[in-house]
Amino acid sequence: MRRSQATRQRLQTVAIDLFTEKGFDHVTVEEIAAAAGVSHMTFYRNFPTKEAVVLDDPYDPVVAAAVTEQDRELPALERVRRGVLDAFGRLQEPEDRTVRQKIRLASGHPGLRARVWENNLRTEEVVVEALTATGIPRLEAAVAAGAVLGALTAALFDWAGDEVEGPLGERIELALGLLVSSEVTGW
Amino acid sequence: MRRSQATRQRLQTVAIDLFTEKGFDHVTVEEIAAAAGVSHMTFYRNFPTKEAVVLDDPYDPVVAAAVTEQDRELPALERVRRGVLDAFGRLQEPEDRTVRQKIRLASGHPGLRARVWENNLRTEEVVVEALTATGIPRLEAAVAAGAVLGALTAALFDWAGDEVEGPLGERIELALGLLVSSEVTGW
DNA sequence: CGTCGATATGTTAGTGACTAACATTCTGAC
DNA sequence: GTCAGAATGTTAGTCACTAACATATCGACG
Repeated sequence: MRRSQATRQRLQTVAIDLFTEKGFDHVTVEEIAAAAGVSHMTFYRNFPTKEAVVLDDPYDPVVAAAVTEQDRELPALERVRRGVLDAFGRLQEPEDRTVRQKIRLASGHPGLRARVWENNLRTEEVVVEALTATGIPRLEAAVAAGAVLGALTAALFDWAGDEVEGPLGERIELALGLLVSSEVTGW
Repeated sequence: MRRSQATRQRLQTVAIDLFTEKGFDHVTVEEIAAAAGVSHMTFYRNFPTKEAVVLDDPYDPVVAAAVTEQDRELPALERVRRGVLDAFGRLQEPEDRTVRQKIRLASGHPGLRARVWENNLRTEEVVVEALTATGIPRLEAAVAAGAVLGALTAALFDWAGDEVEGPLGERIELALGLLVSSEVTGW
């Protein structure tokens, strides 16, 4: 079981490098597996699809949990906003390079982009559940979750783009800060 | 060319019926083609992918155009909102049954749902372009487009669900109306 | 009518993602 | 050292999708 973790890590690193070099569509699973020294079946036992290698992120459940933990006196939007910030502060991944590579790949490929939204939708559902459980109307919860996650995704894609300076964490704080100010000014 | 239009229509009707009956994943393209009395190549000449049969909707470009036509004095959100309403009022499709079938299929299947978001993203981009061209800041434009399109999609999926009464148009007006009131009340 | 060019369709053969079933090796606990 | 279970490999298959080339259909035009 220790062994499989190493294999999984190797597969992911190799895959992302190949995708970055040759483009997602021009790398076969067979190729990835060979480069990692395993068969294609081992690839599929570690990742359900070729896309999953890029999209695998542990953020979603953590975000939902962090939102749940916020002060219940706060308005919905603010709870989601702080939850997201807490979550990212909590598991700040050290390897900025890989993260940026992944986000860049995802933002530049239609199929991958579509999956990102699919992931967002799932997070949104969990967040909405968490909010409505404390008495917030469903529509308000949905709008809050949608707005914050939308802004977050925009920030991620933006950060992955050409030479945006500064670490990811800062960028996220900035984007979510803008969300608040645009609310205050009545848009 | 008259002929191909009929073939395309037949393929779509047959496909959606089969999907509804057996589930998207349990219908092969070969099967659809056979049921429509053509070969699988004719299918792919009419639709780029299997998913496209369900997702094919002419709304996106029309929405962008309608937003462009709105009064430039209005705030961004209101322009997008009215644009969407105008667009749907303009090309109200008569065949409610097929529309509902399509939306229901899309909302109930992960891969299709992902594509819906992908479509939304494209519409969003065009709308944002239209708004920024009249001097609205990019972020504000993005938020307005994202919020309205998000609400619209939610309304569509909701309407497709179990026995929601009333026609689609009403449902959309209701959802977008809620968007305005939640803005006015400051959430 | 007959020819001809464009459009619509078919056939065949292939690639590549993904799955199922079964065989093999490897690792850790006893 | 043995043995169960985890990790991996092999093989064969399905299905979405593409390329290349062949055929058919239809409308104009002489």
